[in-house]
Amino acid sequence: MPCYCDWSDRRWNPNTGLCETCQGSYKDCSGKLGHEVSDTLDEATFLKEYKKEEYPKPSVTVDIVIFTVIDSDLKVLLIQRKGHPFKGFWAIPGGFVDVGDGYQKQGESSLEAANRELAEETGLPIGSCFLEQLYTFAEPNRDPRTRVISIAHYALVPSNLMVFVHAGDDAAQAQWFPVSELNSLDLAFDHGKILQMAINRIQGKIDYAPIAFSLVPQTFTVAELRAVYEAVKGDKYDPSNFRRRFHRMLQDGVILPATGKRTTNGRSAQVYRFKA
Amino acid sequence: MPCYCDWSDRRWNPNTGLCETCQGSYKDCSGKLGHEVSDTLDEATFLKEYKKEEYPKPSVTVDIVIFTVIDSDLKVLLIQRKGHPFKGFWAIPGGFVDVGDGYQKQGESSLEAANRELAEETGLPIGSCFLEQLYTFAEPNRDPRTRVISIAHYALVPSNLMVFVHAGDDAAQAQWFPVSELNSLDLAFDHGKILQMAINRIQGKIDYAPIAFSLVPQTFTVAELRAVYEAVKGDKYDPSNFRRRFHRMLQDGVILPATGKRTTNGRSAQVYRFKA
DNA sequence: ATAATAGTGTCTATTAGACAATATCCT
DNA sequence: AGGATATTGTCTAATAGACACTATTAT
Repeated sequence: MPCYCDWSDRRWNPNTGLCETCQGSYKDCSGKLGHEVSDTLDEATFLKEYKKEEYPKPSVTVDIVIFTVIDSDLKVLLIQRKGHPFKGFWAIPGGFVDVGDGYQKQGESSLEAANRELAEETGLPIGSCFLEQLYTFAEPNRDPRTRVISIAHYALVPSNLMVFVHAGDDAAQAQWFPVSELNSLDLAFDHGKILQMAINRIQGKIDYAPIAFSLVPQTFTVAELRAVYEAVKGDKYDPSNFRRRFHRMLQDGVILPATGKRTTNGRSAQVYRFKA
Repeated sequence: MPCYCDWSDRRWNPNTGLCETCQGSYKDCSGKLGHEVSDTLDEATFLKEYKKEEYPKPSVTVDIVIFTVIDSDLKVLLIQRKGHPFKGFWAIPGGFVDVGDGYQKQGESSLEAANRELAEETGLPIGSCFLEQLYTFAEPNRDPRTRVISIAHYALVPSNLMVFVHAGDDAAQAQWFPVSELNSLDLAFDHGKILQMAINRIQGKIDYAPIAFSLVPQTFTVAELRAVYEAVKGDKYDPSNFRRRFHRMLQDGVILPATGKRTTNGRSAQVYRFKA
């Protein structure tokens, strides 16, 4: 039986040759355009005899730019390198992608690797933060030791989870830096470029995607959300105009009123929550 | 002398340890935060004795979704696979990234690889088309043979260069498909996902970035540019409202009037060109 | 003359920026 | 009472969608 899934949703299982969602065989799919349908035995033989090519391969890592907002200030988590090269320089946390044996066992996806690394670095459980791929940095000589390709990601830690994050626990190994102070920092490898791209990305994306909600607690006030926008954009927003945008999101059902109020210095404020 | 470049622009040459733009040494940079400055000899020894780790590595390829607009229709270039797996299926063109020996010689960047592949596939000289990284697909088991990580790109071929593109030359090896017909096609690997993401990307990006100019000839009329927008978005634009947007770009200096007029069926139209 | 396309103008609704005014809370 | 913040409202400018209208060219 062929796969009837939408063309962009088909997901072939390489061991069975079946689509993972509908269990249709990819071999039954071909022929619509009159081309040759491959012989099953042929392909099985081919895969068995597939020669592990001898070409050099790169190491592949995931790097993560971890953002949070502390005291209305956008910050990133950096790690001081203990070893060479760039010993003593500050670096974005990262790690290798597990590729299994590279053949029968193919290991984890890059997103899984990034999730693992993010959890290790922050101490937060997997899935508690927004995490997304940013860009892949694949210039030669990024690392003097060997060819390393880095799939860079960025993560957003909500401010209320910060109390659980163990950054700075073990004597300045990891530390939060305000993005405004990054220019006075010596960054390892091409991590300056990666950081700049990550900052540009969230500054652009906050205008059309609901990423700000990943930086505030589950419930938040208008002013708290505005503080996140101001921290990310590095600019001031008119409170009343921002409220109007907020109110539109409320009308559109993007935001829902929550029970309770919050008071800081002046009048107490209504609390809201992000829907789904 | 330390490097005085902007933090996000620093580019360390791994052989010399110098910043490529200002020739400042990265070793003179450290210490601003009071951390240990690494001994030069120490690091040289370290790099020499650096052990080539034995962990399995993935193969890394670049894939390119090549777009063009033919007869007001958005099309992508696909290749029919000759060998297993997915023999006879249609696939996005791609190739391996040259990583040199992986150590002293680290080969080419992924963008260089993509440029090379794009030139091979279209027959156009390098640099004649817009080319940008899209997303890196790194799920395990994407390829049943071995762990392959694909750095996907997308390219935009201007319609006037289409006459030089040798797609379909050698008996349906390569062929342009309208994006509206992709759902009736059997696509290899996860190339359906890649295509869908590429389409989403250009549909979103055309609203805030000048990518449409990469799909028209150097000089174009308002209607020609509108046809590109309509092809990409798959929707109709009101000619007079589109003209207003066009006029604003003219006022902002994004577009400049060019000499000459172009006539098709009715009144002849003014010709413009994109600035830089 | 007519069909077809290029180009202009108008009305309305939505949205953003600037800013005044009122409401509520804490000390 | 007074400082601070929340909340509402108003005026203006920019932009987009719908649509009527005029201009120019080929046949």
